[in-house]
Amino acid sequence: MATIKDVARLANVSMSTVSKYINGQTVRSDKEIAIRAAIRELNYRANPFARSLKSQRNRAIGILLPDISAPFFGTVVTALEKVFREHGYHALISCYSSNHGMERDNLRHLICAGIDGLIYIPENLSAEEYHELTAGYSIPTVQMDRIIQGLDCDAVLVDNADAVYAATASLIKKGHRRVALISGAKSVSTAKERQVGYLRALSDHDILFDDALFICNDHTFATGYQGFEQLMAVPDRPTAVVAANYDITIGLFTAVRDRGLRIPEDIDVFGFDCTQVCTMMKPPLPVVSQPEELLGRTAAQYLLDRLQGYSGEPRLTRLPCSLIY
Amino acid sequence: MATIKDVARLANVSMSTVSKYINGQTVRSDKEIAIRAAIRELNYRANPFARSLKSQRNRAIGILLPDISAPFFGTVVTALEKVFREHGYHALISCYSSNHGMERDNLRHLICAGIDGLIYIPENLSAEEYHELTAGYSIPTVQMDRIIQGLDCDAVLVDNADAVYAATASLIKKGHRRVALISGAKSVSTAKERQVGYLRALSDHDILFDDALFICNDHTFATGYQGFEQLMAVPDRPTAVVAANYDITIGLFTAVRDRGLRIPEDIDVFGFDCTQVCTMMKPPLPVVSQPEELLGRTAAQYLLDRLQGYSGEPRLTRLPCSLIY
DNA sequence: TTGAAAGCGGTACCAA
DNA sequence: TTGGTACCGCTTTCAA
Repeated sequence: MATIKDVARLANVSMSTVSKYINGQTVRSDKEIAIRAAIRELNYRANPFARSLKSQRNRAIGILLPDISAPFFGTVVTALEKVFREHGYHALISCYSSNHGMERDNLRHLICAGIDGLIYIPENLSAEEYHELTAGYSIPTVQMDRIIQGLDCDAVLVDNADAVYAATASLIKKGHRRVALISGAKSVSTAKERQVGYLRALSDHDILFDDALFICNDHTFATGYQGFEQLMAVPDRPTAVVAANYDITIGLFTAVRDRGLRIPEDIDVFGFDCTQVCTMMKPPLPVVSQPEELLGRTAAQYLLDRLQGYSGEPRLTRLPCSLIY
Repeated sequence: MATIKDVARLANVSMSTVSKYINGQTVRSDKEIAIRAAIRELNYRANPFARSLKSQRNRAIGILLPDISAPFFGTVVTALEKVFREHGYHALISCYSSNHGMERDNLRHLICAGIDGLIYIPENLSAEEYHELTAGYSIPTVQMDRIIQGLDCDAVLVDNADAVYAATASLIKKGHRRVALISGAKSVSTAKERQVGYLRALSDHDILFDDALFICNDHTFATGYQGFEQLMAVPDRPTAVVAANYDITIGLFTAVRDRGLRIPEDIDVFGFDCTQVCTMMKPPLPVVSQPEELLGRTAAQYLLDRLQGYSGEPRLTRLPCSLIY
């Protein structure tokens, strides 16, 4: 592999001159031509390690997330990447599969890969662990979608409680008194917030909470499918069900139809996240739509601000969802 | 940020000794204690750039893929990461969103991030472009799921043609003569292979191909949903439909049910990829199940072989799918 | 504008 | 075992 020294020798100039040319400073035109020729001939590329060693930055952003295959995260990540690319950064995604050990390790590894900043969708790390791992590296971090208690950095969240409140309330207003919720595990803060929204809607409408109508498990098709079957086994069946994420929604309406029931005549359903799916169905399923794009763009902008030296107080932004009927 | 020099000074030993201790060589025990104390006190961490500059490796593997949110890729990536981690490597995922410009850029960026090897799920890059970008870096690469024509490196694929052949044939054997296919775009090689399997099954069973029953579009719910509606508008309707990926399958059976039709009585359906979904339905949908785990493990192993110096001929492996009835 | 030289933070060789 | 030192490849300062 050719080095800057080889280029300098071949072009008959000094290393410094080559370096300047590479980095966009002006160089006398005959030398520029010679350097360009030498670079071409040797197929020279700057060594990224050497460059980063000197500058201590890499123009890389880490994205640390729990689950690579949720469509929600896919959309968010695409939005993030777009903004970063426009500003000359590239994104390195690291997925910890909702596993605590991997969450630690992958954070460590991203740091070793030389990231300049971090977009972090946390799950199980404590603020202490985070600090221990990042201490000394001064890596600006923006938490996204979820937050770690006590971690004092920028965060961009979605208003999950309000969204599910509104979905539940809309079913109640249609006359339903037995409204169920099928949601993700309590350990994930977004799931918990959605549960809170559900409970508040019931209580605001003077409906007693029945825990047989309150199912929480993981964020999968199976949860939605089996959750519905479980609801059908309850003596006083629900007449409407709110789903709390993409896969649960699909599992739910599939189970409804497997039983030969019609939506909304036999059972009313409110979907979550899978807007394209729900709006295409006949009749369309009402659905909570999260602002994935805006979430990504906002978080990216917060991080870019920090990378450019902004040092104000940590910002916390909560974006509203929209309900699509 | 403390450097190795600071540690050496505080521990009253030389830099070399500290370096040796860090890298696992034996050091006299009193010095070891002093070094450990100094590291703790200064909260010292080796600078990844400096280390990589010397060794020219990073213990990082790049995974370059087109679509982060397909469940298929999610499972594959998880399997890859597991193997790499067991061997001391970590994975950096880069998603190019099926965009040619980004495919180039992200490959370049992964190289700049200092990857030692690459798992590559290609889409639109030519062998020339690949060589141009990687020339000089000697980054061992394993192509996965798809291949670039003329790119001579290890590859691990899935036998898509056989899988769809078998799915189509099974429907024909049940008596169907009008069997449709809804698949992804022709530009993606896996989609094309699936189309080939379909066409061959028809011809082997003396069924004339009817291009009204042959729909290809992108790999989305909408393709499955609208594709089915389009099929229902054909004068001589199909009696069975094969789907060619996850989202298409879900779109397809949702559309079937939106029309009030029953599976399999009114229309027969063969799913693809969404094994959990299909097997849970009542009655279960037959489905093509890809060997995601094995695909990931095999590709990872091929890459590790190369990183450990194996230099045999490029290997091409094609893994079979299984049909689940 | 140009070039010499001093680092950036480690690693590894070699002599002690 | 230990420590001095050259070196990895590039950037940047400073003097010419």
